[in-house]
Amino acid sequence: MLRTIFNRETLSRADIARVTKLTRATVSDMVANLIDQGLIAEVGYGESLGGKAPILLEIVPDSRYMVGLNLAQDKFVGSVVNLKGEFKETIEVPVNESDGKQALQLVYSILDRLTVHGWEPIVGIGIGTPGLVNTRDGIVVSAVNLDWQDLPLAQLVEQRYNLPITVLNDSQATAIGELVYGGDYHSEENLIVVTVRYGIGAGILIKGKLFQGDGGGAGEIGHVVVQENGLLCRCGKSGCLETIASTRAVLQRALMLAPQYSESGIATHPHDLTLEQIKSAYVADDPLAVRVVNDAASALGGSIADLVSILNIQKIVLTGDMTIFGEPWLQIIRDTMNQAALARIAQNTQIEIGQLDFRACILGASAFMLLDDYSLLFTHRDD
Amino acid sequence: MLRTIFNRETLSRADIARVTKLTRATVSDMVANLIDQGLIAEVGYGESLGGKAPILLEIVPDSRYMVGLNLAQDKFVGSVVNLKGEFKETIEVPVNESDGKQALQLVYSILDRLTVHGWEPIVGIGIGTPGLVNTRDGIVVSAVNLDWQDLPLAQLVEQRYNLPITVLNDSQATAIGELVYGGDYHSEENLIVVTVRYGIGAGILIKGKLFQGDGGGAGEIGHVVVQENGLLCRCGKSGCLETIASTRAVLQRALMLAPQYSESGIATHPHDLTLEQIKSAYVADDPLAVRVVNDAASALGGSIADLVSILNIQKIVLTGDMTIFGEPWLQIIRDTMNQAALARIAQNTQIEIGQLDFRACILGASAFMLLDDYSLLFTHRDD
DNA sequence: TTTATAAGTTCAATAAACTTACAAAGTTGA
DNA sequence: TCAACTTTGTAAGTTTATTGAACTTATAAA
Repeated sequence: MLRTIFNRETLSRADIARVTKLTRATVSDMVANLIDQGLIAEVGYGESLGGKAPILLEIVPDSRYMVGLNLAQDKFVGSVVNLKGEFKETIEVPVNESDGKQALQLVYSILDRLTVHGWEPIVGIGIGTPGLVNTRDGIVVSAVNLDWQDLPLAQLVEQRYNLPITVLNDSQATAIGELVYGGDYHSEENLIVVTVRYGIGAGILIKGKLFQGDGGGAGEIGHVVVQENGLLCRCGKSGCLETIASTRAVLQRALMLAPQYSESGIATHPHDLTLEQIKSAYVADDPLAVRVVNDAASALGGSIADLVSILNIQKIVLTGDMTIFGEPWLQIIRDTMNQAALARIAQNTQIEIGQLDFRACILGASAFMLLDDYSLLFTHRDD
Repeated sequence: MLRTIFNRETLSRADIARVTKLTRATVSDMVANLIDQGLIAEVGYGESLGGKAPILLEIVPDSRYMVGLNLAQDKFVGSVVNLKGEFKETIEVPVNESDGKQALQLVYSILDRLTVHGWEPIVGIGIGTPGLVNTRDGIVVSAVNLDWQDLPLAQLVEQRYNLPITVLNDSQATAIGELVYGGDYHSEENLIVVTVRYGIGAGILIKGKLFQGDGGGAGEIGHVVVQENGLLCRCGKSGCLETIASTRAVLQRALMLAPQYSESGIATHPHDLTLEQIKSAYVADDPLAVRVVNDAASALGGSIADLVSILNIQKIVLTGDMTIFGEPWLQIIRDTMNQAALARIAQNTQIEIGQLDFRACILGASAFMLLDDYSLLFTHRDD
């Protein structure tokens, strides 16, 4: 019900009744309630269709706030967002090598600053972290980069801020962000969002809800083996998708292969190579850059073919650093996918690049709790 | 609610209340209703736990019947089954090459005979067929073997028998059968059932329900490419899982490779080679048989690793002809899966062989409609 | 104007759950 | 052996969300 209003910007009571298949009477009742709660408001009249003009309703964006955190490889970003996904305040902190305790302190310091500026009411805090997460119990089972093992993150943060806490894998959070605030994906659909950054992960959304599998690890496609005798991966195996298609892999392989391509402009400054440099070289048709990036794309395309074959989900969204390679990269992914998957299934599958960038993770982490439990918007916790 | 009773053989009203978290009063009410309908019955007393002895309840197996059909490669099998999945009558018809019309006639002839013997009331007919199926509309989109294209099977059969009809992909039906009538899988769990016969397919069950994807083709893992430059598959691509791991592939490869293994006993009768012969040779450590079967197992293990990585579902059940290779075959699948998937995910994953054999498909096809719509058991259609 | 119709409200009726209360049947321990 | 307590199951009344039908209000088009 609330979801219907979330998805379509403005609409009337009668519209809601049609969409939800409740009666207009029921809808009137519920809307009255939501207006009482300040969550939605009447914002004028729509055009008549041969009868009384409908009263348009809209979410009141700033009636509630949420806090979202993205614990990325190189920096932690935290934001206060409103119900429309607008960023009200953002704090970004660079992360150097640090142990688990320092990382936790950093999280606290960001949250301390975000909760102090009077954004009220805050309905919850959502945290998107790399690694394997047990969302039900709010435990980070294993996040190598952050040096966290079986950390009861939700419990710790809850004690400190006395707010409902959600902990999510970052790729899964990103997927939710794209679903709820991203393109024009109806929220009732199935959707896969593949995030290609330092690592690679997918978020699988089934009937508008995140599917996490039995252990919370659904979508961990970064370590699917795609190459026999491939490069050694940080997970201990060889030839994982991440060793070819991730941001890190592209940088690494560019450096490794550089001697073979002495004419390549990008090979001259090997030690602080950035993705932007490779992008420039790629656009300039530099053979090394073309090879590395295209290899990345076709490996990813193959893995997406697996996803599509297994799940037959027809909408795939790509996000993360690697999307800066844009249309040519995307086209290779599409082509590879089409070759590798059954024609009858591939032909109905669309792959596109997401709009939200790094914001998707923050938005998704903060919005997740609402997908399961809109009641958080109602029961005000008195402090 | 009814599901609770289905899953645990016998239990009391109070048990149901505990499991479903409804009050005992509500349960009493509902149970009275179900007894009225003849669906369940009181069958004696249980042991007291310090109070009044509970009255045990049980499903009345023969209070309803369902018809299930399995349109396999070489034969069509149809059965009348009761609510406990007991087979009351079975008709099996061999299938030689035939066109689509003949295949349909065969389906009718089986159903004619099954509906005539007074199993009453029959609540519906479920059909499991190879190929891509649109279950919602009951249309067989494409079944190459049967020469069916966009056939509105449900509609045709419904007109003839005036009963609710379900059409399902055979692997998906098999999965449901294993979930509902197979091992001790709780019905609320996630489960993947991989069927390895003439073709290979998987049924994905999420929260006790079949997941079909946007196009009904979820679980079509037979045509995931697992080998570069592999054998040509019937789907037009090369190196599909089916070209190595299916029953057909094993037979085909045994014949192909036979010249290399002149000492192999199984190479002497190439043209009517059966799977049983290969099984005997395999057990006798014949090198050709060992190679072909082990190749099949490790290819399948790799694909299962993909499934597990993507979905993180911890219970995998294998069914189909190929399971006759038993424990050694299974062990290779397990080993390959463990090598290819992330340790942290693989270590909690169990792979086992199903118990129901060909019956799973029939049971699943007939039970599917109940998973979505128990109401079929109530509203008696008057004819 | 008149007619038709869409939007939204009011109100009694209903279904599905819950709460409360209690009887029946059993166990346990002084 | 009997009182005290548990557990099971039923009965009666209450709560809650939703429905259906009738009604008000507002607008377009003829």
